[in-house]
Amino acid sequence: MDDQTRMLTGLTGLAGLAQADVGDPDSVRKQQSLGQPQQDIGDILQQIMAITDESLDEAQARCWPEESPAHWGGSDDPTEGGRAGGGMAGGGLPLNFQHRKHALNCHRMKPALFSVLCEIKEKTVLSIRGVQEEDPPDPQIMRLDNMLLAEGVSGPEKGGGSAAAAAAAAAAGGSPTDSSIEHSDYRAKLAQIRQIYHSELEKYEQACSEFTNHVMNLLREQSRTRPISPKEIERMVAIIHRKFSSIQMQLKQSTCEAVMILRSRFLDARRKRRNFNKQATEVLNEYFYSHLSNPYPSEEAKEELAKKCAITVSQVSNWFGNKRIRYKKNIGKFQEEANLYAVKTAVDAANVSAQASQANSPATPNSGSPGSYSLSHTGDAYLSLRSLNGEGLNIAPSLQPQVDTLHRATHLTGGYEELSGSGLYTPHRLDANSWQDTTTPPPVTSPPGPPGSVHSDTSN
DNA sequence: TCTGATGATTGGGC
DNA sequence: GCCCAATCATCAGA
Repeated sequence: MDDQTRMLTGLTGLAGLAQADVGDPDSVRKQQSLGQPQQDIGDILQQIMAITDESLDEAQARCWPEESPAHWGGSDDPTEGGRAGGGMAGGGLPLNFQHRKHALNCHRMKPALFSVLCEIKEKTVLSIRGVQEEDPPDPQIMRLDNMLLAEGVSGPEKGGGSAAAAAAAAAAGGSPTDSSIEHSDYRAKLAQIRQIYHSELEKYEQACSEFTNHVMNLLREQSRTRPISPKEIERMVAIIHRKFSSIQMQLKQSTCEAVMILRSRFLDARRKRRNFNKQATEVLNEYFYSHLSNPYPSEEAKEELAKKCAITVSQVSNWFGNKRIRYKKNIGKFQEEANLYAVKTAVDAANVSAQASQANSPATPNSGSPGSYSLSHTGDAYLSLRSLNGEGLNIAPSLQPQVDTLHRATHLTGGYEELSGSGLYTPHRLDANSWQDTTTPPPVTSPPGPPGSVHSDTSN
């Protein structure tokens, strides 16, 4: 009530100022001629404050005494009407609420008072709110907007999406056909997300617009009976927009999440893992087992292997890395495989050698350009074969057991099954100082040639 | 569904 | 930058 009293005092003062401040003697005369303006203002304010203080029941009881439930019970307390009537200045106004309202609305002082009330309201409550509500632009929304723009979800359709799809395809490392399928798949899914995003955004905007209009109409309607300034309406609109923008942020957030999931699905190569085809694995294994003493292909060898296997150089590196570790971890398990590839390589080399002999042109293992390798012509197995064929090359002592094994396998037993069954091939005995021996530094740290050089095998 | 195989990734060492 | 070792995640066969 203190506030109300202050407002009342302020209002009367302001109202007085509003009229007297102009210093127009005519207006003062006008006021005087119109009766008692100050008293009028006071009366109106009194009415307003009385209305404000009343509870709904009181208002009903006072305005509709004959209809109020209390009076339905037969009460005819004269104070009811007397109280209401007592509040009426001049005593000439009807007791009926609508009449009072109408009288207030039609009062000649109403517009002036109304604007003053609006002004006070704005200066007190709204100014405080205004300070609190003026937030700086949310950096999170900016981030989300930027991301959606970069991903091609918001803004023009071309751009980030395709780039991301291309990146996904490149990362997948699959065949071109696979890549194009992934690409289109990614784009289709991104387009789907984009469509949902825009559809939802449109819905939100429409809802926001409808709700704003609705509230504005309500406020305009109410502004006839209570002080609502245009600024207040603007502020309310801003609040609504802020609320809706927070919903929009949620939409943007979930869209970003969807895009991230999509990206991770397409960009995460682990999810894209495909076993290499049989031929590629054979090529890699052939190289590995034929260079068992130093299975570290040079960059050039890796490139050639990658080309042969239709995979990337890094995939070749991965494969050799995995192979070395897994071989070393469980040599016994890989023994059969080692035997198989040793024999296979030996047979291949034998065929080449035979062809070379027939053509009266001796095979030259190192006839290739430096840095290149030939699966049949280089490596331990080749040396073994040369030995088996009695060509008497210099063989590293570490390879002798393998050579012997192959010799027996190809010339004495003539079959892989007996070879593997007898356990004659023991790659772990190839070299006491070889990479398999974890107690000694692997040859990669101290090879005869450059680390990983394919020729280190032949020279060894 | 389970399990072994396998390609890829990660973190540390050199 | 390469390698090793551990680990993850997926594939593929039983």
